[in-house]
Amino acid sequence: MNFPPVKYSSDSDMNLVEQKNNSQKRKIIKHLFLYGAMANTDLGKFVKLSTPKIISLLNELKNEGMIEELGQGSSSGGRRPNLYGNKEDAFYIVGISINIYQTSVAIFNAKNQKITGDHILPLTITHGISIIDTIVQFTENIIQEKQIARDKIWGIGIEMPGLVDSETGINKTYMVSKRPVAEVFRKKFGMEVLIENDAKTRAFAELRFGAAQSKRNVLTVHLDWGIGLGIIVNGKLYKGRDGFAGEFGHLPMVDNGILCNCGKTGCLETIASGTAIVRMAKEGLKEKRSSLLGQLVDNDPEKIEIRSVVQAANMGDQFSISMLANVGQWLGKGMAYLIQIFNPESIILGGQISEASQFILPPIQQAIHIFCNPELGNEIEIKVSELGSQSGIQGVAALLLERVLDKK
Amino acid sequence: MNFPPVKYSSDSDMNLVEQKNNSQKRKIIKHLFLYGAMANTDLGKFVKLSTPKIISLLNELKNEGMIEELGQGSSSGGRRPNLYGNKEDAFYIVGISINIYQTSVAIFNAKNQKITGDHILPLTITHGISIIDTIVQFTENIIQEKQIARDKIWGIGIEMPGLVDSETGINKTYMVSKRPVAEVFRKKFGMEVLIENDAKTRAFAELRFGAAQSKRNVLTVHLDWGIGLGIIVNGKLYKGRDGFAGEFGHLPMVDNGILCNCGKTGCLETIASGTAIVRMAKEGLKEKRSSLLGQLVDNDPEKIEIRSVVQAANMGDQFSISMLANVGQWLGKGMAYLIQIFNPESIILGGQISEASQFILPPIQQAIHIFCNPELGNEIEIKVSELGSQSGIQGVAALLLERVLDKK
DNA sequence: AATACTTTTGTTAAAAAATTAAAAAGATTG
DNA sequence: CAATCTTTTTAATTTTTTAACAAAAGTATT
Repeated sequence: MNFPPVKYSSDSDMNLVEQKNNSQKRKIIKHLFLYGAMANTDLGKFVKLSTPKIISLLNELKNEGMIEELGQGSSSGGRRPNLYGNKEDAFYIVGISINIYQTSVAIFNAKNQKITGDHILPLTITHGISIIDTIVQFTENIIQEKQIARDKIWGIGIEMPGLVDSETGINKTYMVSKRPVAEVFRKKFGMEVLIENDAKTRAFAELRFGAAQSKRNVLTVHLDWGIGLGIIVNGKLYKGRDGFAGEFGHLPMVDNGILCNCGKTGCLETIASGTAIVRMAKEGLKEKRSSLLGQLVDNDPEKIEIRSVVQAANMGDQFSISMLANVGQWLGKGMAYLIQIFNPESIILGGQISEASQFILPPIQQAIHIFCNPELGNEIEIKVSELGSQSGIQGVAALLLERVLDKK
Repeated sequence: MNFPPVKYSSDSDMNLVEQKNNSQKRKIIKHLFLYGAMANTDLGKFVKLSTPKIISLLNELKNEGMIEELGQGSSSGGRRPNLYGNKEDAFYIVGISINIYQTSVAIFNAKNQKITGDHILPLTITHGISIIDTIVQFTENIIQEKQIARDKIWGIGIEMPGLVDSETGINKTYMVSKRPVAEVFRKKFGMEVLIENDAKTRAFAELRFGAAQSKRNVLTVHLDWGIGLGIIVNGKLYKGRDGFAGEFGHLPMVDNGILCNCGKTGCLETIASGTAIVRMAKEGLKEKRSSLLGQLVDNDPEKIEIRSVVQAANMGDQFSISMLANVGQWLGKGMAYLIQIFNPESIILGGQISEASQFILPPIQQAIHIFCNPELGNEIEIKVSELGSQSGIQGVAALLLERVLDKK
């Protein structure tokens, strides 16, 4: 089954001129999606073509209903340029974020505007694919609600945790089934589907819309229940041979450490992840080492979540603060490894734990000074993401669109 | 001072047609340099142009003395194609390899043939630039000997150990001076000069001429006096923000370990490099723990070199073998880190210690199984480079040529 | 082994497309 | 309001592609 909505394909049975035209049109659409309305001169800077040629391409796109003129831009003393932008309803893409305990869905139009809110479905991820139907139904309802023609949806991007191979559409950790999970989704939706690991989609969101926009070599660390690493090298998202690159959370950090659910012991995730923090907090509460944290959860250790610890720390709880400081030290040592290997421009922190940045950033910085060559470690910028917790949806949607537009 | 030999530049004051033509010509030259003689059809596969256009470009290049026709290629049932290749004397590039204890020089012609042997100059690298004049003189002699017109030399590539920033031309570790060392060389030679870190040039050699040729994500580990890492991601050499990426040898591996000359303690290099092996061998010899190794160096610990230990191990010396096995274990643990971070297709080992592969590969494999997620570690290919010890010269020369041809 | 057929490459001229350069149209500035 | 600046339009020119054909070489058939 082949899904039709991909316009402007460049198959080898086309002639050269058509191929080039279509490839240029795809570039223009992608550019307008990412960076908004633009003048023909600005477009010429990245598609090396003469003004008449670009104008003729823009006119074709206009007649095909893809783009529209949007009045005139400003000028520094000359005729004002016509601005061109994608037409809102030229196409739509759907983003789905499957997390450990909830799934979110949002729809974007051709101007990269979120035309729905973030629809949130409480749902615990499973090892098998039993939750797929729920997710599909939930998503279909949103599509119907917005009355979007199905052939205008160019595809659905889905981010999820685990070892995800987006080429084969297989997740080795969650939602495992006989057929690749992306293919199962594809059949059920009857549309193009892309799955990708959540740390990578968030890195991509930083690259296209966040703090990594104008940078070429950036690492993003996703500090949530697990620890994920997104790698941006030479201005591109790096995925590795199978798409499994970035297993930062499973670097062996402690000899004779705690058993990790990956099967090894002493992984960074066993001492510095959200899961580890909650585990340590529970132990601490049982030993009555914190009163404030106890109050927040009615003295029931089972009610402790990541945000409880962050909250307690913000309220001054010494136990929570020292726990976060300890986590920061380990993260900092791990990041010293990454800095010496990648020599990145900056590291961007995201995820629930990054919200406790005031408690973890100082020990991170300290550990970097201790373990990292000063030539690499001294000038590195370490900051918290400004994109918020739903950046993954935006990232995976954009990733899907680029894949649709890039496959010649 | 601007050096003229770069033909086919594409400055923005040229018109579009000229710019595109020159860019295509550069692509053709680069392709013929790397992959040898070729038919016009094959060239068409990577410069998307029609046959008449490619033929007209090839004819222009022929008239300009850059390329020549080289008879006909084979056919699978049709007219035989004309083959085109770079003219041997179209241009030359010089490769220089500055190592810890010796410097080598070789010259390549436009067909990427080494037209000189490897001229070797025994010379210990210094912290300052006092050795530059010796190297320049040595190189100039070779150029004169071969009677190559200076304007036919498109540039000189120099590989060296240390923290090298090839953009600014500065080495932070060796050959430090007020002016960037590349600029000093450039002034003395009066030619384009590129400096690059040796682990990176060897990685590039693997990418263009060795085991990484058809791969996209490969790591190369250079095991010599130090431990260097070359990173190839998405089919390109990765260098990081300042060109310092790949400081694998200085990952902190041991708590309370030996002091490293980088200022930190417990670096991988303090326990698994050539320097570490020689240090341990000296200690062992003083404690009379090896007879065979003693024989090889007349029982003088100061005479021990990396190759002595490798040789002794090959002769069955238990002490040397167990030392190499121990080194392998640590390297394996370090490589487990790399595999989980990069998920590479393969890891290629080079340098003097890789010649003891039969003793270090098994413990490396074992450590990977212990410390690495099986999804990433089980299928990885770990092999020894087949390019030999002088691959760095070839690599840095090719790197220089590509830089000369790529800068628009 | 001679011949016809197929396949691939190279050439050519007509057709199409893209660029250049000049002119026109707007907009800003002093 | 003239001078300047920038974008858009237009037309002429140049470039490139297309497509048809010729050439050369291998393959199959008789």
